[in-house]
Amino acid sequence: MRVILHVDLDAFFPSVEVREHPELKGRPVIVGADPKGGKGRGVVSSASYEARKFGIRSAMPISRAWKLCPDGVYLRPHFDLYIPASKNIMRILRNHADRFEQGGIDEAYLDTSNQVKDFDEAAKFAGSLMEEVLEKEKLTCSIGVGPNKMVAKIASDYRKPYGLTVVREEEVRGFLFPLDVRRIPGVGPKTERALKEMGIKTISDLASAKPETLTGQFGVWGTRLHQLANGIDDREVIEEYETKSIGRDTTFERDLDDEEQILRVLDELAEEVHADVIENEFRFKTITVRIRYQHFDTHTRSKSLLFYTNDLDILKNNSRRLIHPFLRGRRKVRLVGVRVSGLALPERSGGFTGSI
DNA sequence: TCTGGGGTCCTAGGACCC
DNA sequence: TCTGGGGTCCTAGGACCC
Repeated sequence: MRVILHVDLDAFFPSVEVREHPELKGRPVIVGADPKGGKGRGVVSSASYEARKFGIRSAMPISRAWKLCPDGVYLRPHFDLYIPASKNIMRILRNHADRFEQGGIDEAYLDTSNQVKDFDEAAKFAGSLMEEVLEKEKLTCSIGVGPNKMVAKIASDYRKPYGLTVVREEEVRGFLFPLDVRRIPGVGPKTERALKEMGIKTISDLASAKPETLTGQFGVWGTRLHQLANGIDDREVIEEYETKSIGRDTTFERDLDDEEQILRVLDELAEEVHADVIENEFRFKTITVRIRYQHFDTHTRSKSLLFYTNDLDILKNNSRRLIHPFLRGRRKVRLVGVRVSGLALPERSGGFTGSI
């Protein structure tokens, strides 16, 4: 039987800010876009627990957060602080696991099946990890322990902050069934609404739904949903090394209709993507541009080259060419972006590459 | 209320190849 | 007049996650 841990750092960005600026302790700290007195365009990246008391949540428009809590401490993200903190913590966690999988800047899975003999031992182990992270990095995390990744993940979110939740094999259904379907990773607003229309609200409802009905509605995802609701998840904990794509996009402060101005920004984004490509010694094959108009309708256009390259001019010229048809109508543009994919390292690109 | 920026994965049609 | 079956790549869009 497997013993999987999911470690989730508590309100990571605000917690790092408070660690660096202790005078902020106890205050509602909101990391995200500039609220600009309620006129800001971005969203909340992460809110401290004090800020959450005002109803502020991740991904909420920053303008709405401002209305809920005008006296909060609003900060722009400082990745130069978060990335080292994350790396230090991930190193600690990796050292304690047979198998380790980072799931973002602030969370990770550990397979500890070979290190503990049962869930009681796993609970002690998880507790000592929480202490070690707190002692060495002065940050709290919450941990979920379960027989698979999904249960561990839902459990890590069950008691926060600095919470430990252990769900034994025989407790899985009792733990999952009362919860809302939205707690299942992969069920977002769309799936939630579709399920609600089928009369399915809790994981219990989902678990007892006919698999054929779910498959009919959602395809293979429906089959998967039924398994997850019944606590079945065979995914392994595996560290992934491969980057699949590199991109940059930006939302303008004001929607733009000036073609020259938009193309200048597109060039800058291409330069940033290119710098990232060079730094990682990648070559790329596919270029994708993205455009979002004033009212949020979004389009992508992509082009796969006949060769791998790392050439900036090729990237810029293709990006301009791909976006060009979208700028003819003089519609107001909210966002543009550039992304490269089909990445290869030089020695694996088959010796058939573009210039440089 | 009005929606960031970094990504991953999936689907589906069409081209193309054997 | 009726037109396979499998596999892979390309392209566009969409859902979702942190």
